[in-house]
Parts: sequence; C-alpha cells; structure tokens
Amino acid sequence: MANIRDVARAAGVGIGTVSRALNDSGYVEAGKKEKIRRIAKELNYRPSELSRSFVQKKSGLVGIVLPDVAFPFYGAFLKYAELELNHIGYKTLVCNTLGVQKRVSDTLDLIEAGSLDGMIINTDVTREEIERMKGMPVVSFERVLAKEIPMVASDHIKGGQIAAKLLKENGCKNVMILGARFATKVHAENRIKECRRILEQSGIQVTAVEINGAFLSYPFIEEMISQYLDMYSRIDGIFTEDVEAYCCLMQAKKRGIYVPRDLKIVGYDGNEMTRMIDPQVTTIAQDVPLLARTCVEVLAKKIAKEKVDAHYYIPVKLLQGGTTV
Amino acid sequence: MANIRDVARAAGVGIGTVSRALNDSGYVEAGKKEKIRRIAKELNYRPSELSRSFVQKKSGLVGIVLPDVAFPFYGAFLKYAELELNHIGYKTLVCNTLGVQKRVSDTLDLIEAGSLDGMIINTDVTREEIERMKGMPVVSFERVLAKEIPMVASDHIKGGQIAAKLLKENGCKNVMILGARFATKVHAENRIKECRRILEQSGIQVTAVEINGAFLSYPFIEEMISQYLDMYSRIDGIFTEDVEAYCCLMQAKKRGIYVPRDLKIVGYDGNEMTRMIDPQVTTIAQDVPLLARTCVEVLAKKIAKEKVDAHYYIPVKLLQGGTTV
DNA sequence: ATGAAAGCGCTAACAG
DNA sequence: CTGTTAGCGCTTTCAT
Repeated sequence: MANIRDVARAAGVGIGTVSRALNDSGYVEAGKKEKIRRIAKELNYRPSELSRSFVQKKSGLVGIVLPDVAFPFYGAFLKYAELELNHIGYKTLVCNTLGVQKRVSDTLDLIEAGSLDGMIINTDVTREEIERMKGMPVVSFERVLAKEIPMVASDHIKGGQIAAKLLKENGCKNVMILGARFATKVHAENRIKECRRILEQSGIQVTAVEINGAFLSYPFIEEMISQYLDMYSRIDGIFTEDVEAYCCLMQAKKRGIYVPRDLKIVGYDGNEMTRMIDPQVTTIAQDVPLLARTCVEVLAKKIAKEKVDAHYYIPVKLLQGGTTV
Repeated sequence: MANIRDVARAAGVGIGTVSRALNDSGYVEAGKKEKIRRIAKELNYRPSELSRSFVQKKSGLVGIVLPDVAFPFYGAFLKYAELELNHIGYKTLVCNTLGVQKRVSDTLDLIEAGSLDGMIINTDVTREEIERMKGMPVVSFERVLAKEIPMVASDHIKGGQIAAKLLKENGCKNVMILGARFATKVHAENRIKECRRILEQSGIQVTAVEINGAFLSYPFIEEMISQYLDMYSRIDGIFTEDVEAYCCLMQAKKRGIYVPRDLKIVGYDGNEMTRMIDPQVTTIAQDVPLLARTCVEVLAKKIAKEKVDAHYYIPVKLLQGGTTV
C-alpha cells in the first residue's frame, strides 16, 4: 500500500506538502494541490489511520459500555448513539459487560492507553472505577457517579408521577412496583420512589420489590416475577419495565388473571416491541434518540474540555395501551 | 502520563529491556523483570496502544456491520460476537448501516487505513464493495458474496423443511410466506424456496410475498402486513420472521381471526421475546451464539491468513409455541 | 509557499 | 542477557 512518501515522490514534492494538500491545512499552491490529490487517488493512497492516530494522540473512537445490547432498551440506545457519534466523526466501540466488572476497568484501561477518546457508560461501577473516571472524558448514562462526571438521564421523577396518576385513576388499591437493584445509584430509582410516595399519599397499598442483580436473563426474570405474584396475590396494579411487564402479562394469563380488568400493568421504557404486540403495553416512554444525542453532545464537550452541566434530564411521555383502562 | 523512557530511566535500564520485560518477549533477567514491572506499576505506566498499534500495524479492532442493532436478531448477534471477540483479544466496533450504503464503504476504508483488522458483515453490499472485500479479512454473515469471502449462515434449507412439515401437519391449505427482499443474495432465501417447494409438492397453495427493502421500521412492517392480509384473505398459514410474526398476530386479532384455530403462524429466528410473550410464537430458532462464534473463529483464521472453507452452516431447531397446534 | 527535519512511543534487530 | 539504534507514517515546526 502506497504511503505518503510514494505520493510525494510521484508528485515531485515534499511529504509536508502532500500532508498539507490532503488535509487542507497550511498553504499549498492551488494547482499543486489538485495534482497531489489526483496522484494520491491514482496510487489509491489511504493515509494510515494508525499513524495519524499515533501522531495526533487521538483514536477517533468512543466506547459505549452497557450491560447487554440484546436488551431492547440498550439496543435502541446503542443504535442512536452510534448514529450520533458517526455524525461528528467518531467510531463506536461496544462493550457488553454482562455483569462482569472487569470489562469496565478494561475499558478504562483503553482510555488510559489512548485507544479511546471517550466513553459513555451505563453499568454498575465500583468506587475505584469512579475515581479513575473522574479525570477522564466520560459521560454517565442513568447512573449518579460523582459531581465531576456528567449524567444524562430521563426525567424519571416525572415518569413516576405519570405512573402513579394512571394507576390511581385506574382504581388500583394494591400496587406492586418492580425494579432491578443496582450496586451503583441509578437515577431511575426515582421513578419508583416518586410513584410510591404519591400512591401511598392517596392511601394506596404499595409493595416495592426488587429483582436482584443488574444483569439477568429472561427466564430468570420470569421466575422471579412468578414468585412475587404468588407472594402478593391481591395485587391489582403493577409498575415495571417493559420487558418485565410482558413477563407479568404472561404470568397473569397462566393464572387466569384478566388484564386489564383484574390487573393493570404500566410499563416503563417504551420499547418498540410494546407497540407491535397485542395487547400493547401501556408504558412510559423514554426518548431514546434524544438521550443518545445528549450523551454524545455532552461527551463531545468533555473531550473538547468545555464546561458541561452536572445533570441533563430528558422528558418522558405516556403511551396508552391495552394493559390499563 | 509516563512513557517507556520514564520507566527505563527510573529502573536504570534501556527501553528495549523494559519492552521485553513488560511483554514477556526475549530474554530479561528474572529479578530485573520484577523490578521493571514494579516500577512501571508505581509510575502508573500504560503503554500507549496508539503507538503499539502503529508499530505493529494492527489495531486489535474488528468491525461488525449490520443493518440495525435495535432489531432483536442483530442485537443478539452483536452481543455474542462481541463476547467471542473479547475472548480472543479483539475490541469490537459497531456500524449500523440503517440502509445507508456509504457506511459500508466507509468501513472498508477503515480496513484499508489500518483502523480495523477485520470485519464481519451482514448488510447489502454493492458489486464494487464485493470486489474490494475480496482481498480483505472479511467474513460474510448470511450473504453469499463471492467464493473468496467465507460465509457463515444457518442451515436455512433445513429451516424451510421444518416449517413446511409443520404447516402441512397443521392442515394448512393456503400458506403465505413473507420475507424481506435484499439487493445482495441472502442465504436465508433458501428457507423460503425450500418451504415453498415442499408445500407445493403436497398440493398446498403458496403465496410468497416480499417486504420491499432490507431495512424497515416496525410501523411500516405492520402496514405492509396489513395490506397483504387484506389481499390474501383466505390464508390459513403464515411463515415469516419473528418480528413480522408478531405483527401478523396483531393484525389477526384486529380482524377477529383466531390464532391458531383459523390461522397458524410459524416464526423464524427464535428471538428471546418469542418465549416471554403470550402466545409464544412457534418459531424456528437460529443458534445465535454458535453463529457468532463461528463468524469470529473464521475471521480469526482469515486474519491469520489460514485456509478457511467457503461456507459454514449452523443447525436450526424448532421451538413449539401457541401459534400452531 | 514549500522542502527538510524533528519527533510521537513503541518494537525489533543488532551489536556487544 | 541488555543497551543502542533504526525505523513505523504521519503532522508540524522551521528555515528558506
């Protein structure tokens, strides 16, 4: 493969001139610039990105670290994040931690080694990892890590309010709120707190239960939900994430509980699958494209060493479906 | 950040010795090796990957190019592929083409520029792109591109046979087979051909229809299916991909068609969501983990310039659900 | 406006 | 075994 010296020789100029001509940097005589470009094309010359990255000390790569891209919400997030990163000239590296903590610190290593210009992270992290991240161009998605690390999240407080209002209007008297437990403080927990607060204020019985562990497989989620439904048989309303909402629907059918007559289910996330399956789950939709865009914009600022805010909140909205009335 | 020279100075040795000590290459006196390692750690030294990549002419990055990671099948594939690549020391770059052809050639550029050591591709490609790929470490997933480019795919012929047998046994007389149309020859088309051949041989009426375009959004898929169901109202069996199968279920309900009594639906792919939603779709499952592992193994061989086969076929298997009897 | 030259930080070849 | 040295291909001064 031709290198810059081959082009310089063929064009009868110095390599500096070739570099300037091809990068539109510095001064190059107009005609000469054309000639150099033509010759570069003839030689099928591609500047070695490896060399450019090395000399410029940036890789053009951004890492996205998430629990499991096969979960609909994360898959959607990655899609839009990659799209936005591409728009501003970055390539996207993915890392599915699948609950393996080492993968997070490995990705931090990549930043230190220069392989990554920045990172968007949405997984559990340890105290040490938070310390390391403080000096790095990192944006946290959903997790409250430290004041030095900007966080982008949905307006989960509003989400909790919408859910509470809906369950109340649906006449529920005995609501189960189902969420995952994380090692790292997740902003989404506010949706649970807020929903619970409002419901209890109205004299509605609330049972908040946790699915233990940030990373789970579907069969395990179903099993957990099945057990909870056995334990709390008088439940007439459920508030949980979309994936879990479908598991609840499945379990309800198995038990002969008719939804929405006997049981209302309110989902969270607004995954596309909630719209294409009957019944459509009533759900509170996060604005994934905007979440992704915001993460990328904030990260770009961090990389450019510009000032960024500590928190960014993205609105949510209710999507009516057939699991409430 | 400390560089190799700082470590060498602090340890009172030459940089060559540091390099050998840290990489376990060549000879270094045992005690000295320990000392160098200790000092490197004290200085919090991380070798610049940018420099190492540059000098070794490999990036350690593999690109995965697919239509849209938010689709369940691709999301699952990416998950397992990333996992397998990580096992053998590669990082994973994602590229969602979303139907934009330029993104494919951009990724090819990355290989030429050295940013990518190899690529797994599962999108439409042009003739020119195929030509370019012939000399590159590329594995095609599902697409028949050229004899120089190894392909990994499910055993779709067997898949078509399983579907045909099932629809026949279910007593269907009028089957619709629904598939997407691609610009590039997709091996999965064989499942349609084979299913059709067998059904017609048994005197069953078959209508094969296409969803036009390789990349589509859910609402558009629903609209297409709705139209097809209007056009072919006497259909009593459908064979299509899982996502489309759910759209068919939805449309059937809207029309008061009872599944499986009046209409049998056989899905394809075996997405996890087909197991967690009621009714579970009867589907022919691809072995995504094995597909991903095979792609990665074959790619590793290609990168190492070892011989590889032209085609690799992965078994499929039937998952019974509630959309057939 | 442009050629020559100095690195970037590392690996690998080489002489000792 | 180990220190020195020669690049890798590019960008970026720096004289001219």
